[in-house]
Amino acid sequence: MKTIEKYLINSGIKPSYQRIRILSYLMDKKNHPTVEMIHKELLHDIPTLSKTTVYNTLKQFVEKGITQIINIEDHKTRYDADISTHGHFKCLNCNKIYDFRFDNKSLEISDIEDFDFLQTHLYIKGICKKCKYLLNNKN
Amino acid sequence: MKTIEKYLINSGIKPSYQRIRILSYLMDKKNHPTVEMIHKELLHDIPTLSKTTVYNTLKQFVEKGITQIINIEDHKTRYDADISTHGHFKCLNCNKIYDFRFDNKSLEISDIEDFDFLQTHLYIKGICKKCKYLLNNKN
DNA sequence: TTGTAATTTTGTAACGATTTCAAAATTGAA
DNA sequence: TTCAATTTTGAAATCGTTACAAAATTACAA
Repeated sequence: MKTIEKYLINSGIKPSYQRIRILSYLMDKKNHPTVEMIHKELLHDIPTLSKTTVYNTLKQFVEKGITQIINIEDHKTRYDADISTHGHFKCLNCNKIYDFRFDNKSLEISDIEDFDFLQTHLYIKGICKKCKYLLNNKN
Repeated sequence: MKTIEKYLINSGIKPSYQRIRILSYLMDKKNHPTVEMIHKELLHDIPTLSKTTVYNTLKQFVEKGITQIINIEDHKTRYDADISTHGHFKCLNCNKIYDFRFDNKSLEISDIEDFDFLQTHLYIKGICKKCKYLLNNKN
């Protein structure tokens, strides 16, 4: 049995063909896709794949804790199978989303000392290195 | 002329009645409202107020940099007239959104060293102090 | 292997937040 | 006061997402 099937079973999810393919897509591409992107891409291989299945599957992945939601865009949800604590940078020029690491421990927070933290989401927007270079040299 | 009118003019926005009222609402309540909340509330005083006006106005406020978008919810946009760098905590029990301060300087970030940072959004989700207390004592 | 129940997938319709757009109302300058 | 420019309004359209019931698939007992 493939690793990914074991991973699904260990997470309490029956490894149906669609679920395996959707999780594989997330893990291989690491591109923080929208539902639209996943559906469009997998439709090439699974012509009957319904968008509802993609929604249901991702919802289940999030509930079981093997996928996290990224709300860096204004109106559409993106998904990430990397559930480790890390940040997301969105380039406002090329719209690419980059992963980055940050030290959660060093984060100095005031005002909410006695609160229980369950999830930390850090989103930074700006201009990525590539675009910075391109923009500087296009005169 | 009122301070808020001056503030709008200085930001390049003509201080119409609706704009003044919407900005006042944001500044007075500090409650990170949705469009729905602003519209519903102001409708008491301005019965003709259209939801489109609220949308248009907030879009303009964001473009002119006097309001920031908060994407801590999955599907609806919240707005904040406090444009200083600060974080938002959402209690998963009572759904209240709290402001908190954090030290941007102390944040240790890797992998995106040469990127230009324009906006930093820090969202933490968990259980607030009040709910923690209530949940612990309800047996 | 067959029959049946449970689960999963599918497609359509509905929903809610947001945007588009043109008409109506208001404002500002001549 | 007049006319053009700006702002507001409300209806329709759009887009992402959810609800739901039927169809397909899977699991399992007989």
